Amino acid sequence: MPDLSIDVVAKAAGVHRSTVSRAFSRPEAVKSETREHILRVAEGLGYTMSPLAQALRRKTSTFIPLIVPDITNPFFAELAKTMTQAADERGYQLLLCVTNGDPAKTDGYFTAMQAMYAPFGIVAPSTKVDTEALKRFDFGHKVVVIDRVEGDDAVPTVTVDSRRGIMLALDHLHSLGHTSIGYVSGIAGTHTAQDRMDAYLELSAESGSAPVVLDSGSDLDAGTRGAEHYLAMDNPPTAIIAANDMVAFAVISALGQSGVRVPEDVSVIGFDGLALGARFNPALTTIRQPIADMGHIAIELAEKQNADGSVDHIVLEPELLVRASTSGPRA
Amino acid sequence: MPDLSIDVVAKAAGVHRSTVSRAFSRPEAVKSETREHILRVAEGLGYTMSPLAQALRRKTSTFIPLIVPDITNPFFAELAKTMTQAADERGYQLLLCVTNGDPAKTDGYFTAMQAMYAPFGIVAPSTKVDTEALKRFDFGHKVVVIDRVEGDDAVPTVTVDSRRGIMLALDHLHSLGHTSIGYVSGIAGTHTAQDRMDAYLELSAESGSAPVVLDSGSDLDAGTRGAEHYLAMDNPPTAIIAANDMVAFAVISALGQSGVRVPEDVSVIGFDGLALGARFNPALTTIRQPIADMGHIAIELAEKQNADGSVDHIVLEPELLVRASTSGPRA
DNA sequence: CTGAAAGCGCTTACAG
DNA sequence: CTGAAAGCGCTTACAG
Repeated sequence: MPDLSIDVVAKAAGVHRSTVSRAFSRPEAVKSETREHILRVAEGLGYTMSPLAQALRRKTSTFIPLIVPDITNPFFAELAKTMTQAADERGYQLLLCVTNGDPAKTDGYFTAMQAMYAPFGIVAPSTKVDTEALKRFDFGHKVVVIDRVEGDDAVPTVTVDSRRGIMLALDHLHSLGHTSIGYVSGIAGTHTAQDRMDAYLELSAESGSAPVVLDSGSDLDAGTRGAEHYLAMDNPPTAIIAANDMVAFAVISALGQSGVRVPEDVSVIGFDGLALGARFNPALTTIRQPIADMGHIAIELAEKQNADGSVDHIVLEPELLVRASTSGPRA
Repeated sequence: MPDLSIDVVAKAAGVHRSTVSRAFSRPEAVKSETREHILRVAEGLGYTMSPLAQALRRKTSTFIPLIVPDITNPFFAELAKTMTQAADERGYQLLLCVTNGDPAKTDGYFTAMQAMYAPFGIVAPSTKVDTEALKRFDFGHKVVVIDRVEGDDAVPTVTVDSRRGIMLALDHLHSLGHTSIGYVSGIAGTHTAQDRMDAYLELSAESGSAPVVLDSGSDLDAGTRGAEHYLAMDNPPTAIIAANDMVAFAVISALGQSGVRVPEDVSVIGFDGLALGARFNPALTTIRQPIADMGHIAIELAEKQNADGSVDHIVLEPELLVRASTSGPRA
């Protein structure tokens, strides 16, 4: 494909460069015969417009960054997958940016994306979002966050109702006959993680049962430590709520290593609804987040903000997904 | 950040635009005092060069596409993670492109990346690589493939020695005392998957034991079907090799659902060495692929090809990772 | 409805 | 070692 520029198409079609541009970008502004002729010629040549040149001239592009802490975490992978689709449908290209939890990288991505004239960005945080960092960029006001944000109503957000999710989990476990229910926290940096934990603490208190926090750590080893703590107890709970599915996997794995069986010996329920959960051993009961919806909504919110400046905060409903990892307590 | 271009830096530093350009891009071509002054001024202004404008002018960028079929598959997620790092270290930005198995999308990504002046691309295939498609693009000769490629030695490749991996698995199982070893195939479209299966068939024959292919499907349900097949057998094998870790998970999960325990009732070994395997229940014995090395090498091969036109085919050694899912056969 | 011109933010021969 | 000029591939007022 040698040097196929707008000018060679123009020459081939016998029109001016600007007419070719219009034929592609503002079709209604050019006589339909002219347009069709141009398009045909372009097609024949195999010509497509350079997104680079377009972005440079227009000062806006269709690149939209999705900033995630760790693509290896299936929650973010699933989010990335659905968002790729959502973006495609709307003519954007999603640029996956992985921070590995390094805030400096987030900053780097922001400036890079500003330089790429990204119309907006999506951030799925691993730590509480630094609203100051957001403000340091023009870009900061064109970001939507997949988490709750504190102290800055200017940024649109999508989340799932954490309290409601924990309530669903607790109700499910109660209805099975459990009265002593432990909790292992998840990646604890986010508001979401904190909300889940707070909900557990409050709702336990309300139901009159003492909360048993098996681990409140913020890393992926929380599950392993939670299991150790469980194993060391004289009177362990008969069920465990894990703050997210990955933690639930780790809990079950560590428990299994010590011969504790799920759900026979202890019930475990996760939070996320990862596809992987269906293929875990045992298949994981969990609180499902509508990940696909979150992805679509995030993009809609960004477009809406771009269009009319409105800032929405959407809270989605979670859903109980009963599989094999929960059952009644041992007699 | 209002309109921070090379010209405003030039003005502020009292030099010509071209000198600023050199200060950044060919530092040795400008007097060190001048350079330092310019850099200081730029820094003060918070200026960085526009990658868009650079790419447009230079006709080469630092965007490098990584084309994967499904980011939700942890193998590709782990690959993406290590490649993001490898790319960063060398000053590239990785652009994650997800095809969802749609070859049309691959084509689309190729043309997009050509338009972005990507210096090269990496493709991690889900199906046998279409060498014709590669040739349709200039770009096709600047691609490195993470799989074996047939009938086109012109494209650099990195793979792991499939036969050696299967041999490792078989030896491990034999040494544990297993003589009847089944096989469940993986995502069967790739050469890699086919090589693993072929190796199993051949090596089984060589060792004098009849191969037992529990499923040869090409989708994620192969594991589930393999388990069903196992359950229906009068004389099932005492160990199962799964073509990849995800399939192994599914096998174990489905088996568990029917009360068959791993490794007590049957041993299961995977292939990939996913981080997730360590947290499965039970922790998965597997053949580890050096995923991080594959990522780094892929980029090196691409750079090498760009530099001197050389085309290498690297084959890496897999490694046995013994965890909890294998043990001696039931007495 | 179409053309001619200026310019987005850079780089790179070419002079000096 | 530095500057002036041309140009990468587009878009967008401005005329006509």
